[in-house]
Amino acid sequence: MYQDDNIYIPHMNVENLQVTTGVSAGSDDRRQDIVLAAFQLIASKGVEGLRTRDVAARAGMNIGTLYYYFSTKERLIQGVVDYIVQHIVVVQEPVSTVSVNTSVDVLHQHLANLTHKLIMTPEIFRVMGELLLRCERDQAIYPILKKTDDDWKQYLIDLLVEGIRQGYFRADLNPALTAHTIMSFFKGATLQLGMPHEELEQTVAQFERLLLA
Amino acid sequence: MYQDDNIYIPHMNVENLQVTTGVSAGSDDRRQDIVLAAFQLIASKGVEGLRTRDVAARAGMNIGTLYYYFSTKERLIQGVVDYIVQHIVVVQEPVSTVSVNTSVDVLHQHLANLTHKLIMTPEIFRVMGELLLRCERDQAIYPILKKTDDDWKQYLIDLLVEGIRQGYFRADLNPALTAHTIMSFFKGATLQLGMPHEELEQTVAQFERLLLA
Amino acid sequence: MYQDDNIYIPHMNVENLQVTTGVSAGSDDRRQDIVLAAFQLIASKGVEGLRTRDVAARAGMNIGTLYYYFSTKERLIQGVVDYIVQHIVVVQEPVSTVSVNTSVDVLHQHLANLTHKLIMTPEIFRVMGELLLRCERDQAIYPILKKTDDDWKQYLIDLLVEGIRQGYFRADLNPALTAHTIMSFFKGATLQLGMPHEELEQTVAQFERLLLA
Amino acid sequence: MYQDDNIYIPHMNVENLQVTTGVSAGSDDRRQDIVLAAFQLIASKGVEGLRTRDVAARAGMNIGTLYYYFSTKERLIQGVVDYIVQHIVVVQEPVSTVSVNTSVDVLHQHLANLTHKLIMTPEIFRVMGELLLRCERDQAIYPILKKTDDDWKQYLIDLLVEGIRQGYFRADLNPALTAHTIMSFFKGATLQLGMPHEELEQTVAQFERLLLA
DNA sequence: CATGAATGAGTTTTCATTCAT
DNA sequence: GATGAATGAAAACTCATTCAT
Repeated sequence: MYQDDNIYIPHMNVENLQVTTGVSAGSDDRRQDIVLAAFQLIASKGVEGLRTRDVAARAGMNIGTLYYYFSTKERLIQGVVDYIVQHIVVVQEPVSTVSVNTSVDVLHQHLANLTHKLIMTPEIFRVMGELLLRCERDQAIYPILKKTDDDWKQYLIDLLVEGIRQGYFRADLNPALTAHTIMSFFKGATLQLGMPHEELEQTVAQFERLLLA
Repeated sequence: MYQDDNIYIPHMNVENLQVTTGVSAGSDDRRQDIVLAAFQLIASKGVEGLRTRDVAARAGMNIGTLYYYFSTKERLIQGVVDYIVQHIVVVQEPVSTVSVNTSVDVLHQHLANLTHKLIMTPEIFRVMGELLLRCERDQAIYPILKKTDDDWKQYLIDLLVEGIRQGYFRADLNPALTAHTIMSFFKGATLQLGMPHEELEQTVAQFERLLLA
Repeated sequence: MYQDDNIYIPHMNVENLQVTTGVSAGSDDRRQDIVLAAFQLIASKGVEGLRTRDVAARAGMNIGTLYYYFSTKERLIQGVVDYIVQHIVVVQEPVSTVSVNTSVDVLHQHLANLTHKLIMTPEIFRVMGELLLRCERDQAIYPILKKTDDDWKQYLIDLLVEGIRQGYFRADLNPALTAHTIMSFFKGATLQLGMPHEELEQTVAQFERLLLA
Repeated sequence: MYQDDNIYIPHMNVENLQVTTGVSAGSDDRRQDIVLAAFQLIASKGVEGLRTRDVAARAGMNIGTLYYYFSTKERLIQGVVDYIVQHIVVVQEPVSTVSVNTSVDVLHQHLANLTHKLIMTPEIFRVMGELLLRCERDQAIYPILKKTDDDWKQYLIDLLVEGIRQGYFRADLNPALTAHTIMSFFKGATLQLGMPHEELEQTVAQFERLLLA
């Protein structure tokens, strides 16, 4: 009856938001329109200020149509979580020793990407912050964000372990704790008030230096 | 007419929440009851879930009475901001070279205090997170939180400058960037999902080590 | 355009629900599926809780298809009325003196049938109750139910007149009033709360005895 | 918070609808206004057609005020049930042998009262019918109506037992079954279509005669 | 100062119905 | 005939705020 019962939004990457494959593209497009509108509204007004009516209007459709795709506001927010998760998690290649790049380079690139996103599309991080706060009270989105967090953490740990093994990073680094430091830093960076872009970049750069052997 | 028009809540410290000075102590107590109730409700339900009616109920008073003390919900939230600001910012002594403690010790104590608070009273940080997200859209609370942030930053910078001068911290540390790192880290630590207490403490400890010369 | 505009559902009897005559039998089957689904839903949720969407789902078809067969919800309800009327009114043979059974036997059989139905398929009576209440406000179904009622009444009166004439029933019985008593009793029996089956049967039996000369 | 949590409507009798005692009369009046409006709307449009907005309008108040007194539509309907129960159940004196009236007279008076009500205020019975049908699906109102039914049944049984003992009623009458007959009859009488007043009275009169020894 | 009834605009959600494919 | 996405009016309910007592 409702479109949101067993259907997931197909893969969305930052690079190709418009690309959809398969037959039911129209239906998925509609869902995406809604999610994107909701995302933007959360970005500008917070979850607190999210109104289904506004979402429908911004998505250019009737409020009834929105509810045809998402049976409740809760579900819609979950849709936004799915969307965010796809956008914020850069698809990482598994770290391999035969990689052309050293793990230091890979980590650097990862942090640079995050920094760049934080500067260019702070909305994503703002919305992520909203959702992370919300997630303690929302049973539905907690596991999704937890999973994302865990994946991110593991990715960082793998990079750090490899970098330490290779002698690039300080030998006394605990990979898990360092991963935590990085993750907390980026989550909190969104909450820094009036921080200029360059300062953010420099801060990340300095932090990277602290990790080196 | 309303109690919140030109009057500031007197200083509240964690240690002496009941102490009020000056006249109309009862009135201030009432205000404080309300603010505390609002704080707790934000902690558990977010600003999104804050209802003036619930606040009044939790504060053990009539909704009408609440509106006698706070003319609008907005004002009430500002009251919570004031409350938070008092609680999160430990009143720091200016760092002096003749201090008994070295600045390394003072910074350590500062970070240990924050870590302890984060573990014992995570609500404060959660509410702070809510308010920091909100403050970009709320002209009234932005300056307050900005001021607090700036004070905190300056405090950290002073400590770091002194520590570097004394040769305890790495000479290549940029105090401002390091302050940013610390601040972002603590703001983001609230948003870490399922992080055990010891891991948080160890993470802070490792970070401190990275700063040492 | 719509199937319900000028076409009546062909006679449906309890015994041969699937039998349809004439052309477009498949079409009638579809209509019947819908009516049956609607009937069942009214039985369990009342007219108040009847949703066209649920009817379509239960009938195993698309909501659009339902509206192909019944242009409005009103028409659908009328379809249910027709269905009920067929089911509740057992087609009675005209009472004749040359009948093998005495009219006392026929009345007894009639009451026994009703009692049996009331016990085995109370839904029919519940739905009938719903519709009887509704029909005062619904111009479309009133005449149908009134006609059914009038037929039933006349059937009872004929039986009673004959039974009195034959000396089986009390001579002071007014047939019309007695018919009313019987009809009211059965309509109200549905509204009795927590009445055991045997008690219902005994009640009817006692009532029959009261009628005897 | 809501007025409907633990408060019952004070005694209402058909005779003195305006009489209220005690201090919070205004509040109770308001509740009564609402319940009465709801009752009237159910009488004319059925539970199916009941709209909280219409109730508020008819009660001459804001929709918000209605919800101040009744937290949900369900609760409001329960309020109507309470109201109905008070109105339909004539406060019966316990049947005593030393009573001036014989039990035959008392039963006669009871049936006459019911008949009179059915003629003068059929709405009450119509609404009662609505609620009795609803009550199978509504856990909240079932016990209330069941209790009322049980009380009514017991009252009838007591009268019948006494009447039989005194030799007024047929000795072969089973009091419980006879009570059932009476109750079903009156419940069903509401569902009789186009029955003239006199015919109803005569029907009841004839039924009474059937009971006599 | 305190109470709590009252307000009304706003919010989420529902549902009969339509229509292009 | 069948589908299901789309519509929009209307429904139940919420909640910050006011005000007479």
